[in-house]
Amino acid sequence: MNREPELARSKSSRPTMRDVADAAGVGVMTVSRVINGGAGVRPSTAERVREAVGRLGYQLNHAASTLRRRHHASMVIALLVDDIANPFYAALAGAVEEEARAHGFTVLFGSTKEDQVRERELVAAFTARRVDGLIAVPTDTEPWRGAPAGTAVVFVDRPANGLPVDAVLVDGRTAAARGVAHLVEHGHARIGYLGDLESIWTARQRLQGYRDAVGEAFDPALVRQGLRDAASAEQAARELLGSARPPTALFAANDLMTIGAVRAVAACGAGTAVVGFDDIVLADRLSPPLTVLAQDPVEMGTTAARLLFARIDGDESPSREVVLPATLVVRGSGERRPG
Amino acid sequence: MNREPELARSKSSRPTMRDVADAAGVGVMTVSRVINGGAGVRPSTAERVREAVGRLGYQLNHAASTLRRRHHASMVIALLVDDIANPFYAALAGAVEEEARAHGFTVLFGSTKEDQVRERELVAAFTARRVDGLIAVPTDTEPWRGAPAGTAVVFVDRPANGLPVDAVLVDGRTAAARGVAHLVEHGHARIGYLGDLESIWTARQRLQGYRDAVGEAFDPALVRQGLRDAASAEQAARELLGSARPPTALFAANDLMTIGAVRAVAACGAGTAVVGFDDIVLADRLSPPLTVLAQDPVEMGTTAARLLFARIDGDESPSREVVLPATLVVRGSGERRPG
DNA sequence: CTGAAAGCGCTAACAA
DNA sequence: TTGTTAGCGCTTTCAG
Repeated sequence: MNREPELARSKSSRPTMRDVADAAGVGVMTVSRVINGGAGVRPSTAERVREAVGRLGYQLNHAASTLRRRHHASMVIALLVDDIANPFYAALAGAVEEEARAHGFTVLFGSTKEDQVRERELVAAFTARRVDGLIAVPTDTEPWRGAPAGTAVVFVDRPANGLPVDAVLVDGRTAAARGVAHLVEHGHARIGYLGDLESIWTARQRLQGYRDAVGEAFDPALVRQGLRDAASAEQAARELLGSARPPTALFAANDLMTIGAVRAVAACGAGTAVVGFDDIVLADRLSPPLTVLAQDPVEMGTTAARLLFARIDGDESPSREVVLPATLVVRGSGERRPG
Repeated sequence: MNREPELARSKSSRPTMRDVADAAGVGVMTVSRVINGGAGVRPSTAERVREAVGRLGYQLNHAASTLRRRHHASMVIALLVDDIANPFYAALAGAVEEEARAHGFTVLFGSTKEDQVRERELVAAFTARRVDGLIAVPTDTEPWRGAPAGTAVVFVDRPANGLPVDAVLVDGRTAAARGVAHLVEHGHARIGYLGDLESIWTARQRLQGYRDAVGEAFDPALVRQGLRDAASAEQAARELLGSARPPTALFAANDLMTIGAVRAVAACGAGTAVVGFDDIVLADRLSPPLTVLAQDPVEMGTTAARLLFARIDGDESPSREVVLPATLVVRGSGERRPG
């Protein structure tokens, strides 16, 4: 009959500082000092502690450490995007991660899928975890009113709308107008529009830019909104191209719309011109090569992260808005002429 | 001279349960009960507490809560990939997030960039934060020996190599061999190979598959490895195509290599056949459409997450290895004949 | 240079 | 139904 001696604490829970202290024959404070840099500890003592740490496989409990600390910083930021699986947001996430890493921070992420309930849940989860900062592509400013008080927040891709929050934006209205004007200059009078949910600020901006550029020629029959993926965009484009008076050009307001437009044109709209917002890998190798208004997600992510860390580091200046450019990249699909 | 009364705690630190309890005229335990579902609290009392919570903007400190709980679960998992900005890993991340969300978990992420030091730092950071689980594309099994003891771990895309860890894999050797054989069947005898770092397991597997398929015809002069991005892959492909005895086909071992191959073929290798590993958006609209061996990153992510949550939920069965298929998608570029 | 005591914000186990 | 006491793992404070 084995009495299983001293199995009490070694059983399954991880070693604590107390365990390390006992193993090294010192007090917990000494262990704490060694773990946190070892200043003011005799080298030989520190060595004994480190040996015990290694032997027991001890790892600091960051939550406990944080709890007792002065201005308990969690050294975690969170990133909230529409959908992390979308390459545009993935590129932005990569840039944010790099910047966070440079500051010694870890990154949490979440995808809202443009669902406000989901966004609220995620913000609550992040806040409960006491993230030091939050970079978000907000579905709306509503879920943000007061909610994360005490947490630094920076918006990307969408404006703060009066909230005292920094924002990194692109002037999508001007950019879209430029892209559509480009089509007009190439002789197009009937230009179809494929856009995302009207609830999304960027979608509204881009549609506004489209209207600015087409002016009098605006025809609601050519506008399709509320498209959430490439398949529905393709379907909408096919309908447009198959109508009695089809457009001679298509303006696609984001990557997903562009993919749908390219597919529809290939299937049933030979010769239709296309200009897309954002950019796609190998867009220059399509036939014809794709003309786009390219935003720079890496620049957007880096800028947002820099603003956030400035706030975390104590910047208390009034909230700022940084506007980044979108570039018209002329490749071919937007220079096709009608007929 | 304002004496600034009772500014002590309201100054900047966030309200605690004590504050809420005082405001509602109850004990902290009652607040705790209400926050955690409110079972066993008189509705009228609960209502008063909720009112105070709303008024003070109280938010649970998850770290403190976790610290005191039974099997203190953090309800956080971490995802470690090569590079989150890579659409393949972004898609995988999206799938992992969905699964995590279904289980009420939040997700931390990090990119190793195939750097073992960085990987070790990230694993340490995640472990210190006491994540309940870790899904990783490991650069190597070495940083994982014993390190995250007590944390559930699942590998994706690369094997556990003897470590008692679940793994979700694709048989890249067989798949690559099938793709290269496809080229051989279409008359190619000289097939160039573009591959990533030899240190990466999948890269070695795919090269092995290439060797299996070319057999006697293997020529080291046609093999380029250690390529880390599309630009270097394009450069390598251009060199291959510009050599004295250029290959008539190119096998690209991942998306980045494929992009480089397509560019190089367009620039200086008209007619060269191409088969790529993984898949690219609009690959079917390139000229010629791209023939690929497609893996399913969403399926990989979902499977890995399911395995992880099974472990977190207490599954103690021996570690498993799940092998997912790669599909040959015939579109055109791989069916070009030499010459 | 080192350790003991107190307590961060919260919940488990009890008592009322 | 509610409150009290203890203590999670750690760092602060202060005494040796």
